[in-house]
Amino acid sequence: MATTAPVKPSPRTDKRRAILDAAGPVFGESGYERASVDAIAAAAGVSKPTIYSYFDGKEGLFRETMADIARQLNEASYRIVTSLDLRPEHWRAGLHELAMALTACQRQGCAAALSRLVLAESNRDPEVFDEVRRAGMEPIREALAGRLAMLGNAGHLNVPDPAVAAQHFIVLTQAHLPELTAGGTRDGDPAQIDAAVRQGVDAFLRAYAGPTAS
Amino acid sequence: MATTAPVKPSPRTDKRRAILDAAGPVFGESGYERASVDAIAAAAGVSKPTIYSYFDGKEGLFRETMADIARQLNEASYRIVTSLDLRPEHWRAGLHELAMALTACQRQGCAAALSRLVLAESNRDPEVFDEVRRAGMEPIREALAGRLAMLGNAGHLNVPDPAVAAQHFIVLTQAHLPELTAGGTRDGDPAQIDAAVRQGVDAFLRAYAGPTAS
Amino acid sequence: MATTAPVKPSPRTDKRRAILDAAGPVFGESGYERASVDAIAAAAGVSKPTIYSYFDGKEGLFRETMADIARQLNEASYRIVTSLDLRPEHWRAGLHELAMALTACQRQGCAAALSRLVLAESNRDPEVFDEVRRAGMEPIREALAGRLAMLGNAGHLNVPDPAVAAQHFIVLTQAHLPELTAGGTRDGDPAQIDAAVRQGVDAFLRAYAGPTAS
Amino acid sequence: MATTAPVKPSPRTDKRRAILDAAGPVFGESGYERASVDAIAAAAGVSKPTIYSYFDGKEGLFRETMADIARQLNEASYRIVTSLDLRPEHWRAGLHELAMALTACQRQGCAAALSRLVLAESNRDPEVFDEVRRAGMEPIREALAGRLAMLGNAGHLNVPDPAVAAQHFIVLTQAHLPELTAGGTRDGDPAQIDAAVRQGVDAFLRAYAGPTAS
DNA sequence: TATGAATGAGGATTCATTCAT
DNA sequence: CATGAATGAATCCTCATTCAT
Repeated sequence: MATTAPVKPSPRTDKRRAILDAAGPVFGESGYERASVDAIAAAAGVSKPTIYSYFDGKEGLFRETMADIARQLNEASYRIVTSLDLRPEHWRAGLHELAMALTACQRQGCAAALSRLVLAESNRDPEVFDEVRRAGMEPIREALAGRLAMLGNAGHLNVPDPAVAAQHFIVLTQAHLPELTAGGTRDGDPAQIDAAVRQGVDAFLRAYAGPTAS
Repeated sequence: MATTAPVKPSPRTDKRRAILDAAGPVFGESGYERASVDAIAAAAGVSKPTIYSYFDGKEGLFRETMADIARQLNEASYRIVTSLDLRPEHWRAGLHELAMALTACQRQGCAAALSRLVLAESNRDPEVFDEVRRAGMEPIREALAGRLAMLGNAGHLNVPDPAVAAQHFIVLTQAHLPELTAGGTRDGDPAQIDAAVRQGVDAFLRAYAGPTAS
Repeated sequence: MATTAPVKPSPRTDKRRAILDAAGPVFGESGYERASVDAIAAAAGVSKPTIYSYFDGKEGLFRETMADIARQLNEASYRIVTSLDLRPEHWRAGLHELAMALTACQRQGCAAALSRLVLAESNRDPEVFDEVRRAGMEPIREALAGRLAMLGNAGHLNVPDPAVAAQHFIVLTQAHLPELTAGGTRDGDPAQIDAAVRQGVDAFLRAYAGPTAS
Repeated sequence: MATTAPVKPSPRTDKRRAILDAAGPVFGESGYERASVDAIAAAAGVSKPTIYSYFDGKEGLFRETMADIARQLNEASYRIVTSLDLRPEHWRAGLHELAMALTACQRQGCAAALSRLVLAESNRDPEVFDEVRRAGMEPIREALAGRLAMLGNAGHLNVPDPAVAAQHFIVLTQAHLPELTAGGTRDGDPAQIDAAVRQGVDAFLRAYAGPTAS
């Protein structure tokens, strides 16, 4: 557990980061096929062969770019989920805040385009779909499931299957997101999004905070 | 002289249908960019210029193909929703059946690829996204909202906002669908899907069949 | 020599005329290659195969269209040249009028585009170039040469070679035409054109009305 | 280290020259529309994308090719005009030589096709017409006008408007050129061309070497 | 190592031309 | 006879990818 984390920035790492940071928006704007390696190279301020020396072709660049965005999204989401306030008087408000924060997290930066891009290429390249799901989505759901289980153990919620409950929480709180943001293409009205998220949390609470729960 | 077809099949209509029927799977398999007009022409058994005489370029063909699939999906789904059995002893089982049928409907033919394709191109061509949503998704949700409202009026459900309830029903029953079908690219295990749908309906009922509901 | 001339308009002749009248402007606007048979058919109000039944492909249509325009231009020009007033007190003014009229004639209708089109295709299809020159340009020059010879016989001009003199008259009076009309593409300023024509006639008179001429 | 080339030949400049040199004949032979970029690439010994990297599409290649030919024609013509011998005993013969040389210049290489090509595309692309005229034709006429004015100042010619006289000189000496060379498509009989040029100069001299001129 | 230069492959689109009605 | 429908061929252009510097 020594040097896995923040390696000191070598020039090699810097260029790699610059390319990844440039590729995200370009892929997000144009999609995989329409995004040209030229455009990404120009946006990153490097030349095309440099990209080929860092990544395994366009496909490899795409996969690593998506994985990178997923990882960032995952980190942010993870912090949100694990900081849920479990105390009796706070967990309800905490769930609302969690839902709001998760939604905001999904909508910022290239994260909004992530699912769109990955889904679009899921047929041609199922691996990237699985990997993003495995590295980006499932850990969050697992963490959320754990927190919901804690709320169940505390008698606040009735969660026979925490994984299912977590998924239900996510889809309910994001039920109207595609519609309100045009599939992640536009920003959408914050007020409407807030309201929709709140309705989702309410529905979740009605479904999972049984009459015996406090 | 029978009345099988509401419109008399002209050769013009036939070719058009053949092209649309061929374009759906090709687009679904390859996506918009990778799908070549050549491949669609070959699959339809016509020549490339014929396609250009029937449709307004590749983009026009894509839009009309998506709209066509959405229309078919809409019709089938509409029949399912409107045939919900509202009688006191049947409506619970009816909702389960409805969810199952809707899910099956979403997964058959090119419908599975519809949302993936439309979402993938939503940034480049927002119109197709809106049109498919307007013509294919919203009517179903409206119809479902109407049915849920009837169940509310009958005292079975507690639905202050039927449109929201309908959306919640849909996302809950399809919460695990992307995961189980790899984003619509694979068929998925029917048993797992059935179970997931059932869990979704159960959660919906817990959320919307209040204690006062019978 | 009975029925060579204006045949009574049969429907066949009418359609032929309609096609020729439609083809002229389309060719003139787009050039031979860019002009599509579709556009000509649409402008003529007939269908494409009809054109192929009246003419020998696009090439044949082009040749006959050019020949037709040349014939019209020739007729009008011929009338102008042969109506030159040869009387002692009038011939100088007559030459000016002739030059003006010829220039106006070259600039009206599709005639302005004729030489441009024919010259453009002269390499690919030398026949059309020769034919237009033979049927449209040479007769006029011959007629003009004849008139100049008459003026020579009358002692007004000094024309050892009337054919050369006629050509010199033409090029002098039209010396600035391509420049002023952007190669026949635009109309040009009438005042400038008039002045240029007058300067050309004056130069011609200085060159061919020797000191012995009256 | 010799000074053969004013600019040091970089590989970039070489390829550019090769493409321009190849494009001239191909455009001249086939015209703008029929000339395929493939053919030009093959003639230049480069691949198609290379052309697109050096020029802005087919249109850009055409414009630059025409401008290049015009520049070459202009340079050669300019040298001819400025080397006119103005001495009293030589200027008449000098004008004949100048006319001969200018005519020869117009007929060699791709210059013969230049006006035909540019005129053919003048309607679709007026800019190329104007540019060639501005960069290729007008400077020559201006230089010639200057020389004629000098002859006027020396009392040899009577040139109230040198620009007009220059244009008259050009059109008179080239009056029969289109006819004799089939619009620049064929070489034509040198003897006939010589005779026609001489007749043109003679006519010019009659028109502009007034009785007072020596 | 990083890059400017070059290419082979492939795609959308248009058009002149010909059948079946 | 005139037409709607269909097609084979050919064109422009773009892109991912690889060398020579």
